[in-house]
Amino acid sequence: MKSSQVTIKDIAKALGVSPSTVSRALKGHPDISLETRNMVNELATRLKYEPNAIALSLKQSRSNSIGVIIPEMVHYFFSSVLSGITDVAYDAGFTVIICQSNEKHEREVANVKALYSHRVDGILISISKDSETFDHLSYLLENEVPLVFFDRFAPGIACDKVIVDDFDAAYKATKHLIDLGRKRIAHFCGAQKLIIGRERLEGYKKALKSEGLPVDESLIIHAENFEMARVAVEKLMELASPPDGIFAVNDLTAIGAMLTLQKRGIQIPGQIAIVGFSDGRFSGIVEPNLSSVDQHGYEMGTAAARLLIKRILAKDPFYPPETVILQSSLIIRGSSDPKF
Amino acid sequence: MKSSQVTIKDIAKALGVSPSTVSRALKGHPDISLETRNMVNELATRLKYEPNAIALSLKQSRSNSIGVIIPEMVHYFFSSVLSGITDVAYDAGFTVIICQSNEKHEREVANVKALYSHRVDGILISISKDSETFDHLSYLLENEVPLVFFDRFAPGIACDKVIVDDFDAAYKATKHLIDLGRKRIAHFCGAQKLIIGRERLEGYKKALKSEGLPVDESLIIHAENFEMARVAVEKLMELASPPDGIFAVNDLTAIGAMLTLQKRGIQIPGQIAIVGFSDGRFSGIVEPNLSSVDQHGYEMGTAAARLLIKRILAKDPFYPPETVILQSSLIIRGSSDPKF
DNA sequence: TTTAGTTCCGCAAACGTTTGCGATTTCGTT
DNA sequence: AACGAAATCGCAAACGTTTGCGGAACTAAA
Repeated sequence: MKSSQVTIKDIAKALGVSPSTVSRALKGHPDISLETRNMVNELATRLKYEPNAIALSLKQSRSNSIGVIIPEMVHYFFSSVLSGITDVAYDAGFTVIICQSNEKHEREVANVKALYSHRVDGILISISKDSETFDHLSYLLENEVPLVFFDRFAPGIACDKVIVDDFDAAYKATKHLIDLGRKRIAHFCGAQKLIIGRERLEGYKKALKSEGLPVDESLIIHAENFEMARVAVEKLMELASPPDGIFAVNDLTAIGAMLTLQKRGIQIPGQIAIVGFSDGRFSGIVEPNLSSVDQHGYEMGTAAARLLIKRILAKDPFYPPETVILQSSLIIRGSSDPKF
Repeated sequence: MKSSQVTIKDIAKALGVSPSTVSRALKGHPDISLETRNMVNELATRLKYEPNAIALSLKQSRSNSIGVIIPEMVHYFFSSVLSGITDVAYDAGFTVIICQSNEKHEREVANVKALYSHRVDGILISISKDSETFDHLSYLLENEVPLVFFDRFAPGIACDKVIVDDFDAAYKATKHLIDLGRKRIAHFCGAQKLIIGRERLEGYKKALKSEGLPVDESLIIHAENFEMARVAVEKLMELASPPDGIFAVNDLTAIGAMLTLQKRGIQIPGQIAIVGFSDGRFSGIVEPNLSSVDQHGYEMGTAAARLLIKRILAKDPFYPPETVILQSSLIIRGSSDPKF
């Protein structure tokens, strides 16, 4: 970094006016004569003057930047969210400081400290998996820095959040299978200590019940990745009456199931229909294409950023917390419906 | 943001000492007596004092933050790079400001301005596809802000860069197929206006030539996505003597080819062996698993960040630009070698 | 010619921190 | 008792901006 970047003082000195005049001229303050205003502007562009955002931040106690804490960016969903966040932040003139907690609570705490130190105007966070205490977040609230959760939120912390309705999404997926005439629908579920795991399971059950189908516990198997899916499929196919439909907690699991079934010579969707839950862009690379729930990560990012910026810009930022629930949409493809 | 966050002055006032003393006490300066040092530290933790990084930045003309400009984060490769960057930045005590150019030159320029305004200590950039003028980058160099390119770089701008040896990677992939005894190897190539497209094609040709195989233009087809792969396969299979191996410019293309071939009943790798070029984590979800080139995105991120931080921290930061060329590695799986 | 009103600009303080230098106190030596 | 050194600490300036207030110069009305 060059020791002397061009500053307002430099311009002032060169023109024989005061820094205040330059500052005002630069932002078109009416107190400054057209003549000097032009002088200043011309020299500023000639010198390629760029305002020092740091000094500005210090002066106004507003940094025009927001912080984001994300568990891992190397996931299609999270990177979509990030993309949405940066896009609306950019449009609103905010810069984005991004931290990665790598799913570690300790690092999440450090991230919060760093962002607070940089006096960001607000923070967007999706909490890490192993976070169980939330003092670092209450600290933020006590110090009145606006906080917005996206996707994963901390219980007991009252602030804005945007989440997806996992329950409803699971319901819709299961209902879709039922509408296709399937009677014995299995669910490959996720870890039950996570909210999303529980919600999706409940949505599945709700659909069965409301359509008058029995909930058969032998059709509910914990399987949340490619390998577990293989095992689960083997187990299912040994049943006296195997399933005619599978709703999997994520796409990778669904694809694992699909490939294993196909290897056994089972027709999809003819004998077994399959619906996944979107983690990314996998759906198009299997045959038949995978029906799946689209979680709208990008929209989650834009919604969260908008919530945050709205509160930052509010004259009175202490209105009650808002929650926006994103509706995920079921994308029907060939793995469940032969028409596609 | 609370109007009054606790500051060094507050502590000073409360303790009846000067701000200078508090500042020195906080960082263990020997001029301060143990007694006051303890007093200060105790009160600081009790008040949960956090230093104001903004004020610090202004004072020392160093922000301890670095900027990143990336075309699109929603790609496995780029998000891996980002992940590598943030990890080493975190360890070095730097915060990371991330901007997304969305492949638009105009936005890239705006990003550079914003980062410069925030007086980041250095910038990491992978230029957008439609960037053809680079004044914004020379501007940075003129103002002595350290710049490091990763993956995509601007010709004529002399600064550090880390790139992957696409030529060598393509060579290795093709050579692998030849070593397996394949004689007619097709290449599904990318757009030739991009450097990576050309490099990979050349690497392919080089391998053929050095092994004494002819370069058959009818085996080189422009196909860089799932759909184009299907078409390309049809075309290839109508040839008098169809290929016995395919090297594809990316994984999605390779998988597209694979599925189309399998639908035709062709054995993989028995009749046709396939190697892709890694975009992500697709390799494990096809059967047989896809051989592919791993581009080490995370390592690219760490390397680039290290290069930048090294220059930022250097007493004399004007040593000649360095280029690190990352070796990508060929991961052999079942789609090319039946032993896997 | 005085008065009042405009127009244009500069002074100075402030944001929170660091740091060279000088001032004051304390102590140990003679 | 007196002196020098060591131990502690405060003053003030500085980083680059913004902004309320006041001041000077000028114009126009009486």
